[in-house]
Amino acid sequence: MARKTGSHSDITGPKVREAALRLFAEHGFAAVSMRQIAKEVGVQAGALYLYTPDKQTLLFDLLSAHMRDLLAALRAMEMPEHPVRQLEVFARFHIRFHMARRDAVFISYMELRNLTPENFAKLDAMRREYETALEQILIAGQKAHEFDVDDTKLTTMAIISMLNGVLTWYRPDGRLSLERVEAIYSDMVGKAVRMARSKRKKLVAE
Amino acid sequence: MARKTGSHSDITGPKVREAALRLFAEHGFAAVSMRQIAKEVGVQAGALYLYTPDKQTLLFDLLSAHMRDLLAALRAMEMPEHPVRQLEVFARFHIRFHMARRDAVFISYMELRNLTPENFAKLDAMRREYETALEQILIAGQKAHEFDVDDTKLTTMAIISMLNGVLTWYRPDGRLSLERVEAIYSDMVGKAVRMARSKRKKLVAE
DNA sequence: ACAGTAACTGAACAAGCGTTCCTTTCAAGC
DNA sequence: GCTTGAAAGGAACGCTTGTTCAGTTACTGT
Repeated sequence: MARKTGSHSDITGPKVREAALRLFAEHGFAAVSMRQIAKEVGVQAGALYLYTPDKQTLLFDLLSAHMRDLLAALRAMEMPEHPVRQLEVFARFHIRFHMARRDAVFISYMELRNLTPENFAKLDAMRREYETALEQILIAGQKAHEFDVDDTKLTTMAIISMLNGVLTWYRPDGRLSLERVEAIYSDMVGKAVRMARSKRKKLVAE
Repeated sequence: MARKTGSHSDITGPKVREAALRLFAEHGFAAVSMRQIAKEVGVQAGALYLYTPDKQTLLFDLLSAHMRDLLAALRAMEMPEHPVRQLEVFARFHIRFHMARRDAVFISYMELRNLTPENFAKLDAMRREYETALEQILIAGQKAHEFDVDDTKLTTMAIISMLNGVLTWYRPDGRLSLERVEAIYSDMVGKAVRMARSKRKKLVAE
């Protein structure tokens, strides 16, 4: 039997990507076989090759779609004027967006080594674009004497790793609401980079 | 030909673990075959089973040895009295220790899912012990009105993720020395948790 | 009603997997 | 110098892997 009623490319295609995303996140790219993905979709392994040229491209497509969405969401966000507020908005955005896509984020950090150099380079460029957006906030705050940061690049990385940490431990049914976690984190990030009030007064006086 | 001159269990054993550690970190546990490890060691695949009952146990042994070393080093470290200083010492220790063992750390965060539930539980207990050491510093600082932390558990996780971030981007031949990175990070961590001076004065006055 | 084609099956391919086992080699102890 | 046993070789085991492909089915447009 082939071609079940109501099954189309429009349906199976997304199902393949969803199944692959979930399985890759759960077991790792190398540990998941095409037959496992096919079983999850309800199809034979050979049929998957109607939707991807090979396993590695399937991984790349998942990751690049994720990064594309991330950058689009970032650009669509309206930013306040004040760097201090910008940083808070960014922190909250980062946590919220990534929490809703845990699987994709997980894979993004674990399976980059399974990509060809060219595919890796493409994703890496997108990642850097995202990080640069944060760094620009830090630079602006630095200029406005609001932030006191030793090294904007290093601080950018530090903030992102800290925010990403939420993904590894947060459980929706846990002790804290996501709203509260967002608040605590954006507060901590703010304190970590903000200039001491005494120092700012001194600078402004000059 | 078997048993080359000067090759013994004392030599091959460590070589197996070193090769496995490096390859697992580079390609992932599932993607590395016993034959690859054997080739790296300069031995046939079957010989590996003189040093490990199976592949999964090899992984667990690497990870538990790493955690054992980490906890031992933590206990051996002499801690200053003041929580603010303790936090700085901890941050610096964490960066330094983990930077020297990037491969093991990498695997520790990526390959836990490849362990049996029992083996996972053992490592998880050791990890929690390490995290608790940091949390105790935060609690002590909180009591002494030195720190102003919303939630010690959450903050513990946030600090550790932030520190771990160093491993993903730091390059020894890069722009910054490890000493300087340690300094900046421990400073940022301090600022993120320390109580504002004005607030502390108010509390002490009461 | 019929042709065309998109969607899928199911079998096959060579290659590689973890692991076992018997054999061979060599160093140390007597 | 001979025996013993540790250390390793090398072949073999049954299975799984990613991928291909000829054949089959069910839907669509006419």
